Amino acid sequence: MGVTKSKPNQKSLSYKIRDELRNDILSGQIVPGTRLRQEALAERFNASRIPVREALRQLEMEGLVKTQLNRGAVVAAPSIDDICDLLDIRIALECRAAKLAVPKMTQADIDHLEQILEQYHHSQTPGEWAENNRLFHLGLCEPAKNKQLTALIKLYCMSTSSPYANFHLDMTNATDIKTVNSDHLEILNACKERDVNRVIIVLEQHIQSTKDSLMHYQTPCNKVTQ
Amino acid sequence: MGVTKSKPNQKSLSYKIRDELRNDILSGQIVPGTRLRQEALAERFNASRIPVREALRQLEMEGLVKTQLNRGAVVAAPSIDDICDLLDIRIALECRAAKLAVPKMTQADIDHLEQILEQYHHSQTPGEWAENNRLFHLGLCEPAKNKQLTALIKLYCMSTSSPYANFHLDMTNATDIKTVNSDHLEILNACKERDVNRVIIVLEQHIQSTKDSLMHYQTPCNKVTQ
DNA sequence: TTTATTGAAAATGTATCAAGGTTAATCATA
DNA sequence: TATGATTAACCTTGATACATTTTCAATAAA
Repeated sequence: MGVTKSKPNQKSLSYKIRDELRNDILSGQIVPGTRLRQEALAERFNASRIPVREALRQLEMEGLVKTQLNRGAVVAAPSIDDICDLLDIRIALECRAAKLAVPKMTQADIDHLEQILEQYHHSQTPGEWAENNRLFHLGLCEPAKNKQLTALIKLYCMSTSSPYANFHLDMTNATDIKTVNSDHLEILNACKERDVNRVIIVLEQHIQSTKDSLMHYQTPCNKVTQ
Repeated sequence: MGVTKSKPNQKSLSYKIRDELRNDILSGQIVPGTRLRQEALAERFNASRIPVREALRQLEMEGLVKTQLNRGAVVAAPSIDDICDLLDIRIALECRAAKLAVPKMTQADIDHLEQILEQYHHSQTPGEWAENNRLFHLGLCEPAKNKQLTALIKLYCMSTSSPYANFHLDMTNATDIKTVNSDHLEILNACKERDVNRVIIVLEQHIQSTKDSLMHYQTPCNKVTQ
């Protein structure tokens, strides 16, 4: 009778530390270049150094943290070129996912996307904008039902559209919200018509335009923090 | 006067353990499903459990190891569907990389690819075949000069064309070496002519054909090795 | 045969220690 | 004042020992 598996989705300490740290990095609360000292983190999370070190290794694999031997971990400070490279990865992953997803989309998937665009329309803060943008791109790719692909897209969506990625520059200028919105609308319409090719073309141009904007901002803002 | 930075490219113990373990997993020396006990690994590498645990976390992020709370780490046992999902990721990444790479290819890059095909032609063992296959796909993508993209491709090339991925089935049957060779030749010729579209089309079909072969082998071999 | 019980094995995490390498501050020198 | 060497504090890396908890497998009971 006793429920033996009472806590199936329990998480290891290193996951909790990793997730909280990732959130702090992406939200900009811990700025790029910041040193991440094991002792300090251990104290903050009321943990020993072992789970802290595991969390740092995981964040290193995600690219959010850089480590050097005997010099420890530092929040990664991606250059504009690095962000552009990440955006190319996003183009690769999201276009493939969309290609697989569009034919599989249910009415519920379409409705979901429509709802996100509605929320996007009413967004006020950059935070809301970024979150709804992320949700739209995810909603577009998730019907492909490729979990590993979705996980990668989730990671790269976050790290390219968060305050973390826009540390050097004023992203509100770099991206025109109106254009983004009309792009999303065009993608959604193409989804409704099951026009895979148009979805892909617009999606690629959509992300490419962010790359182009970044390139323009490359010259003026070359100040490296730290 | 002394050279202060005498060892710039020295590696942490966890990296060495990770790399050696990864090699063992991909080469099939440690088969999927095998439990990876911390103590045993620590003993094998003459290390303590700390770097072992870090190595396992890194391999977990790469997808080669699965962990469950209080149950430890196990070599991942990807299903055929999982491998197909990985191959879709490869199509995404490699086609994008090729699109960026072809216009940037130097004569040296072309020569390098030609040389790999030559070696491929003379390969005898499945190991040589796999290695040259990997080198060709990497050589095709590297001129894109996107380090993060190349790193991802390297990872997924390895994990989909190694004995690890072909654990359930007899891959020598699933993939026709001759077809692979002619595909590669066609891709190389398209590169020479700077015909990006043809490169992409053939490359996608080339990887897709592996997916198709896998699908055929899905029914007969459903034996899960714990 | 099924269900409990129980004990060994293993994972998770803490605390402490030692041996290096880095970093920064101090001090001496040109 | 600037430059360069020395030193000391700090931090990382790693080892070791220990406690707690969960799994897992073998045994005993219904």
